[in-house]
Amino acid sequence: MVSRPWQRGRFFVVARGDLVKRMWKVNRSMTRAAEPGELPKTYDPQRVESGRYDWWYDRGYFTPTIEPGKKPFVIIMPPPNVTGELHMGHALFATAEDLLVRWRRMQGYPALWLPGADHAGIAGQWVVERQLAAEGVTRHDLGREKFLERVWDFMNRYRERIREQLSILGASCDWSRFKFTMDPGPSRAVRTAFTLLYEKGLIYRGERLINWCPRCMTAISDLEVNHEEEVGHLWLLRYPIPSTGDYIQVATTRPETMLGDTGVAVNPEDERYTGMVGLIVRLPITGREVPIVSDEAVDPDFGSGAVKVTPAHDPTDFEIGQRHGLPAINIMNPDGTLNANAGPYQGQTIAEARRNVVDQLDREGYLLRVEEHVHSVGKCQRCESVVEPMISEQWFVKMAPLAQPAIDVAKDGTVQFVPERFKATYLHWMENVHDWCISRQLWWGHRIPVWYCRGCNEIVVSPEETVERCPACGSTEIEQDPDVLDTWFSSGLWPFSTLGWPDDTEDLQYFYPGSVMETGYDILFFWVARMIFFGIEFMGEVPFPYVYLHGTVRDASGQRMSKTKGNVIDPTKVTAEYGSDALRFTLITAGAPGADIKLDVSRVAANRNFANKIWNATRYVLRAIGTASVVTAADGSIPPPERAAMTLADRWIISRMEAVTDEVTRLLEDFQLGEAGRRLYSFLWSEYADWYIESTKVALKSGDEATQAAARQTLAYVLERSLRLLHPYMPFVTEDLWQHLPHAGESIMVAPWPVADRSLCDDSAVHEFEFLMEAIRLVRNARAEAGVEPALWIRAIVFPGSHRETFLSAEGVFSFLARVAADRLEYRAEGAEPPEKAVALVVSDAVIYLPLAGMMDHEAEQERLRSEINQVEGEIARTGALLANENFVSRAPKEIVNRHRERLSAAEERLAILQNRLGEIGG
RNA sequence: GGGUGAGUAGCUCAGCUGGUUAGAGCGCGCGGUUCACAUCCGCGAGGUCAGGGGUUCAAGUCCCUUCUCACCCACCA
Repeated sequence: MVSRPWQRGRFFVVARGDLVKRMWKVNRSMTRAAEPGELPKTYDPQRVESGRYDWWYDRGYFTPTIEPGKKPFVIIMPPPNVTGELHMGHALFATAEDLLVRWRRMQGYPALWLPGADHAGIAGQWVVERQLAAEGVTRHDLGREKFLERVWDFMNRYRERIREQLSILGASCDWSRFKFTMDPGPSRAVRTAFTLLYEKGLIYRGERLINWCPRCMTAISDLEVNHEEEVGHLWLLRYPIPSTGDYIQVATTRPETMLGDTGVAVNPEDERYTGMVGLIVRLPITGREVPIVSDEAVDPDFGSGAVKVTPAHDPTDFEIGQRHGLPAINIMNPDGTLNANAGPYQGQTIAEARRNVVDQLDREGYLLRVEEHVHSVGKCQRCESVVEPMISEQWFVKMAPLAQPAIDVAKDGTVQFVPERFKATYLHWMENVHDWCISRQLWWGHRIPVWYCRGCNEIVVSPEETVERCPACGSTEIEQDPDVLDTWFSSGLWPFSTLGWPDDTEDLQYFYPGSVMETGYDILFFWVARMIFFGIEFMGEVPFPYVYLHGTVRDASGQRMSKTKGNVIDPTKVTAEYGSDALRFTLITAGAPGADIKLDVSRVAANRNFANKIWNATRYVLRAIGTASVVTAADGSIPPPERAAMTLADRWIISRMEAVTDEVTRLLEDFQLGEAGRRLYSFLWSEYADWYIESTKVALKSGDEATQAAARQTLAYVLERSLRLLHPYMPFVTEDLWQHLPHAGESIMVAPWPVADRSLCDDSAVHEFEFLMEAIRLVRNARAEAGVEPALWIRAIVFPGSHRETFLSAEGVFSFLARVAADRLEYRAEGAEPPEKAVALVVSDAVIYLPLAGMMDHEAEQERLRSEINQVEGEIARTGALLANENFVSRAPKEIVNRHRERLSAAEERLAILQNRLGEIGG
């Protein structure tokens, strides 16, 4: 029994009740090997999909073989957070990446898709804290060690679920290389990276202004703050200047911070204040005396042109303070209440203090007025609490030296973005990036690898997991920094920490750098940017040449899915009803790269129908083959038939097949995943099923054995190739059907990707078959318009014009699809008398007369002809004008001009026929 | 304040390097128990491609501009 790690315990727990039953039932039926040729009547996605994943896994297809000298294809999976259920975002990335990896694997690349899971820092700690809250305890009640045990319990349960859920989607990733960010390997990578950066002076500890979340009680990076516009107030205060008895006006949106003011600043160019610079202001309430300074950062046009300076609680003020040597007075506790520096307001929350300070200022005559004011408020990305800027001692990554090479590689194309516009977004961010605050006052995460020695006050930075004694003085009085690192620090190392770095492993040598980084544009800065600069820094090489960015999955009306809105579409429910294949196909074809996807469940249903279409087409083909055999090539594939025996339809569909093969491959190479999928959809449904299969119903009944054999061979050839092209999109149904076809391969997953054979393309066959389709459409249309009984086989008189050969060779197909009785199809030579009471259909230079006397109205036919004449005349006018234009004829490419010339003469020919006909019937 | 994207049929969206008469799914109307498929088949209605200007022989596609919506970035006290 092969061990399938994600199945331990409750594989079926993820599914809803009804699905559970179905899966069990199906699981039993899967134990019976399917006989070739035996295909159930109806397509049942559950039946097709369950069991198949294990079947692939057990054969080891997900694990690539290292083949030195052969370039691998590598995608490192964006590790899902181990904090919850699979959602549509996961389904989208899993589908896109699986598609790429399956395609490249079929092309013969050793293909590695490395899965993982992320411990999710704050988010991870938060879910467990919420559980604890439900039990009425806090993490502090438990203590660090016990708390971390709880978190690990939770994480271990959920990392299993990630595997279960990805397996439902068919994700062909290599579980043998699965990594968790907190595993020993990646953890050592984190400590090593930290140490190397520290030794290089790129990590420093400093007292800086950071974003503080009073709810999470930790520092967070700029990126973790979301800004929201809010209508607030602007308070205009006046601060007295004792030496002159005058006042200076300042404006603020956060009056309570005046308790921490250490200066007032004005713009040096502002003439209103030139005399005041250097004077001392006595702050209300605290009575502290602070100077007026002049600083460029002040905008003279805002408010009064003078700013209160609170270096401890405002980024700009912090810088002003630095420049002028103003002290920073922190007035806040970690929980967001005010501390002793706030004097009488100690212990109050910010909101309380704000009310009370304003009251006091008003009472004492320092409040001039209050205005409404729209400004943006920073909120914690995680918990939506208002973030307080606060001075604090934290660890930072110095960005400038890391950013520069990361800018260069984007500019010179070493890293390319799909879609390209994200390059500008990336560059703009990278060029303006601030130093990155990486320490977090949390318990869950990678502990900062820094120890403080009590003995000699040395700071010890080490990649070792524990340091027991100070290397400088030997003291054992040594304590590790209590903080942990930003979860994105470990994420940034992911492209190589997953492959064994800092050790120089075989995996690292072979699989780094990766081929494509596929992820959401929402984490371009959080993650992609950091992988790029860390990759360059530690590996000396970018981690991937392409960044493919997908959008956000929204509901059908474009709303972001969220639990509170209740508009979440659960992928497990969708796959249970319509199958993973249908969901995958929908997600990929629903949009363009980088565009948000509005997921409409009716489209999933439509794509389930597509799977059903292929299912039934296969049933048809298998039946057509029956006991007769099709030719199989040495490599196991099904070759096309000998040219001589092919009908027009055979040559047409094979030509189309080769063209589609080229198009799909080209589009995939261009990351146009959706467009490639849509081409396959319309090829299979509209061309193969609607026209080619229908045409073979004639060929297979023909008396000619060679014709029949060619039809069977063509049916099988096109189907088998199409299934291979479609496999990366719909892996389950294509595998299931492929197993029923005659071939020598083990699995479609490892069958070679089709390469178009240009020698099989026959342009004239394509042209003539398209003529035939047009003729058939016209007849069908005329029948419908005239209300002819669908079951009635009618008569047709054909003046074939230049298409005599086509009619003769495809007469059966024409008759069958147009419902023209074979023995009532007559040909007339050019110049012969046309029938009088008949509908005349003109296609190219052929005319098809349908003597529908009794079923049609004479006047209606005249009317129809007139309207058609009208249309053709319009076309002649347009095309004629174009060709009369000297500029067009001389400047447009030759083939375009020729195409219009042909079009014009065709239209003229058609017009003549139509006019002639109208005359004949007395119009 | 800066930037990006979107605005195409009733709805949800395609349309990749500009080149005939702009497509799909769903929905809608008419007709169908054809031996692969009603999870289907045939036929049809429905669009001044947001408005305006420009480049070009040629624009849904490129440029400018206006409007509407969405998102991103930003030290607007």
